[in-house]
Amino acid sequence: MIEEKIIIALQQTLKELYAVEIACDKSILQKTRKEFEGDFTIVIFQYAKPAKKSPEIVAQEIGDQLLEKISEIKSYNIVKGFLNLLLHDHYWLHFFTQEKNNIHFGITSKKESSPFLIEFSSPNTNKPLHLGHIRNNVLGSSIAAIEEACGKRVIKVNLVNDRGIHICKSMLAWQRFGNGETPETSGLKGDHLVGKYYVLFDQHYKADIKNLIASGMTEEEAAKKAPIMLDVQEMLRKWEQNDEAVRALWVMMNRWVYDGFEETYQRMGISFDKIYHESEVYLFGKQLVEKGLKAGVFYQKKDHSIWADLTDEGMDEKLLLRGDGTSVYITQDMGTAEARYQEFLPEKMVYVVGNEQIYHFNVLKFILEYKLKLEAGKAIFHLSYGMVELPSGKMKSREGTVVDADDLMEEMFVQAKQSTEQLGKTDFEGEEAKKLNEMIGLGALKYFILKVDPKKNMMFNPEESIDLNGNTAPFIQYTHARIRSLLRKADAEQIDLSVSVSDSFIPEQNEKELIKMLYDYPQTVLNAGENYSPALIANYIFDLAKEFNRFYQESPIMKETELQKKNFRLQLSQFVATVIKNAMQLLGIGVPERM
RNA sequence: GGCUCCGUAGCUCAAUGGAUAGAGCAAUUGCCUUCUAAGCAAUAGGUUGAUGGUUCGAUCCCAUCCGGAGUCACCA
Repeated sequence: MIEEKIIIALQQTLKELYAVEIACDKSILQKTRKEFEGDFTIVIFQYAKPAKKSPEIVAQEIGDQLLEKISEIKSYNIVKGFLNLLLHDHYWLHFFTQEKNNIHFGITSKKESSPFLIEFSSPNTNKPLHLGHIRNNVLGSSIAAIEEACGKRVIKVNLVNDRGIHICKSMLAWQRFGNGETPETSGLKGDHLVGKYYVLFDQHYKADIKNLIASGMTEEEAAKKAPIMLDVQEMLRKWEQNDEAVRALWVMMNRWVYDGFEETYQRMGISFDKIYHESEVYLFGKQLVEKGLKAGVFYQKKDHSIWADLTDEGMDEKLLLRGDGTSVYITQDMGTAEARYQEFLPEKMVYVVGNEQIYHFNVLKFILEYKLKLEAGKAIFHLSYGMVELPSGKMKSREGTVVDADDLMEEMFVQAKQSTEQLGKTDFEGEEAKKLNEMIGLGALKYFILKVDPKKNMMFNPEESIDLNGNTAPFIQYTHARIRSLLRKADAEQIDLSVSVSDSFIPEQNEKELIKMLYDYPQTVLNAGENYSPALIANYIFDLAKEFNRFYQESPIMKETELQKKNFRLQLSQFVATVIKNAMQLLGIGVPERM
């Protein structure tokens, strides 16, 4: 790689000329900004002081040395303390010729042996998915694809939170107020039906509290003693004791939810290698807690509840098991982490979970790693992402202030459909039109989410529809479709795109710019992998598509009369299309042949 | 209140400590008899929340303040 070559030569030169030693850090060599002439830039200021010369003189001395040592460098120029290196055109052409037909360009073929576990989605089975879940799913799925492209042996895992007090709430409300309603009789999608009863429970719970307060109870007391809350706690105990009736109800209602989720996942294009159900693994967590209690790292209160004291580490006392022996959130997380570690012996276990749970994961990791001294604790990495906020604030399922996932996907489809029709693209019909609009609508939605840095909270305004113009998936999809259209025409003319351009060929500035951007793609994928950030790829593709569109506008391609130029431009377009397709695939977004 | 994260154009977002802080949307203006106008080009829009500090150089690192979010649950 030319970058390494330059860095090594720079190290040598600095040592020879000024006895300065520098680390081999990629950041010392950067891409030259577009407004200056050159390909790579070395910032000289930092070397001027030890060299005891002005930056300009140091830059010149280094430039002369590099020019001599590296044959690929054609010339250099100095602007203030910036040394800009310009490579020979044939260096870029050589790269182009080498890689242009590589349909896996940017995706490594070697695979690491140790598995890389990534858990995402992990829904509760008491309510349907909303926009926050979409961000989780789309991020998790994309990061999995990116890590795979970087050579990791990725295993995608989903842990369905199918047990716990929250499910019992839906169950109890249905039992009491449902009149035997089912997805079939109501026409509601299963997860939506169950979600309806979750909301209904909350309404009755609030009413109970209100009544108790009216009879003279404090709010805190009323929250604990509300009859419906006591009933649902009883139901959870029965569940853990394998009560037949409760279990039967639970199985039935979970089935409804799974069927509903399956539909949603399908539409989102999300899949998993392995699905765990909390109900199957939570008992293992209880064992770990018992073990820790025996070992003396946890302690028991007189109501029999079991705790971990983390106050020395700046955290709180943490409940691990309730007095009645039922498990809490962290109990099952401890169990699943350890079970999963034993099953796969992964180098890393990544959890894609919202940033509201940072504290929870700190506690979980600490307890496993330092209290129980388990390897699983070390492997845990909480990949926390920001919340999706509405103009009215946070989304809350119980209060109905959520953007429903199914509704939003359907809206995006309809919006794409309207847009397609408005633009007068009438040659699409039936299944093909449906497929295209789905690709555009869902693509726009996914891209809207993925182009934002995962760590940051993001804003979604339901009043304003998600754009289909500008920095969006349809813009990129359109660029791809335009290129494919060109290539169909070239094919019809029987133009052979496998021939290489001659050594004497001189690309124009905008063509060279495109080649350089294509050259950056593999490094972009690696960066995205290291930073767990699909946003880096999203922004890269946008820049590439934008640059191509400029080229498309400025330079004739099929109409170019000079044959070699025409052929080269077609090949360049083809290469761009390949990278767009590959990169969009890493985001889980399809690109059409025409649109 | 303790801890954590975030404040960049009217709005939504970019910018591994580097050159004149960039895109998109919205606004204004050009370009379809010309390879797909879901496009291209142009204009306008900024004291990067504030004040100090470190540095040759700070949107980025440190400190203090202001504003916002999250968390500190026998919810998950």
